[in-house]
Amino acid sequence: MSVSPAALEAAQLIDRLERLARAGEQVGDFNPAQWEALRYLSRANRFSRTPAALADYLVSTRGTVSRTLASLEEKGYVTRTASRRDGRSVEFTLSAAGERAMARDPLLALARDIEEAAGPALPDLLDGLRRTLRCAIARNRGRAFGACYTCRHFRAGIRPGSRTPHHCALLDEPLSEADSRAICAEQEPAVT
Amino acid sequence: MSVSPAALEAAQLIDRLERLARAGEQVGDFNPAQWEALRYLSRANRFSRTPAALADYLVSTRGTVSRTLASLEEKGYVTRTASRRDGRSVEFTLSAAGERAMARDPLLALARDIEEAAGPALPDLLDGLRRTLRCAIARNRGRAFGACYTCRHFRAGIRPGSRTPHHCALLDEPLSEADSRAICAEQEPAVT
DNA sequence: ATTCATTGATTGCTACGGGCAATCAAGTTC
DNA sequence: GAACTTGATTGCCCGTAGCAATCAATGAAT
Repeated sequence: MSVSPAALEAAQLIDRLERLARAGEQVGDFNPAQWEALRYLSRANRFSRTPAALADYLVSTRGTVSRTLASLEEKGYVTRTASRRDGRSVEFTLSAAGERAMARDPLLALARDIEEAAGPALPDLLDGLRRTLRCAIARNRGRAFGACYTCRHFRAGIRPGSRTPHHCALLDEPLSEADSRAICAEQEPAVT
Repeated sequence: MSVSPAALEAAQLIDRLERLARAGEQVGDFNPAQWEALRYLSRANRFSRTPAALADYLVSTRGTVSRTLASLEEKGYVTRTASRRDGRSVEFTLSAAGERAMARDPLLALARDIEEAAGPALPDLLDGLRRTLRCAIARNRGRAFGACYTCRHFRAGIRPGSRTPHHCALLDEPLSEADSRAICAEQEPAVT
């Protein structure tokens, strides 16, 4: 059960970096949970912008997420539409104000720090973090929320020349280039 | 103001890793803030275990931290002693129960994931994170809370053979080996 | 087709944590 | 000694999170 001092220090550093980033988040109209929701909505594909998916992503509860989204809606940063494929479900999208808010995301400050600090080692750092997240998700039995194109249900280039050249074999839906790079609640990593 | 996609992804990964770690923290007697406090107290040297220092470390307020520590004291995980060097100040220490609780720290799960995922690349990953934290602290104008022996006030091996071979030139206090590796609220990185 | 279980979403309730400001005590400066 | 700073605590208020109950829609089973 023991762990090396180096790994423990790395975990502490991640914890601390996140806290510093979070300290900047109180500014403006948003609290940390609301920033997380905005970030998620800005990256999730159209099948994944529901309260349930967001709750899974945040490892939170639907009730809590429902209130977070209601608050954002009231302030005009997201818009709500009923789902066409499931009468129970609703979908949220960033409004223009929401898109604008993303440019002020406090996480950008952390990203700048990473860029400055890592320099040419950035790809290696990124790789280490990616692998770690994969482990953490596997341990938690959580959904991966990876990019669409890395999914086992992704079929590339089924309709060459079309605006939606790719396809999702799970949902049987056409996918654009942008879709394929968005994160998806249904994503299951392709076996490598 | 713009930032590379790779750096942004790295920031998002850090954010997400921290959230997954935090999701495990609700278990047991502690909430996230209380875990942070316990971690800090387990690592801070004897000059730094005060509410004010902890508030700085957490980028929080003294009022909030005061309540967090009061709660931990009530539950018996920390003990309070009046400071001898400053009549206004109080010092907190982990109780035996607090020490035991650290063995259940949910951050250990993240550390294990890092160890498993990074493997031989761990030193590089650690280095990247360390450098990033340095940048983030510089940007925030926060205190560094680095290890004592990395401080410009640290004087190594002043008393060879003694149990407190080192010395702090700022506080004029003798330091043991263990002291020198603890984090300190007064730490200022030595110029490199 | 009817029933049963599951899933999606919301809301009342309660508790707790966080920030702010005021207060008190103890150092520090001049 | 007066004025200022620093350390800590507490009252107040708000927002958020969790829990559980509720309602609606879907899917599965017989």
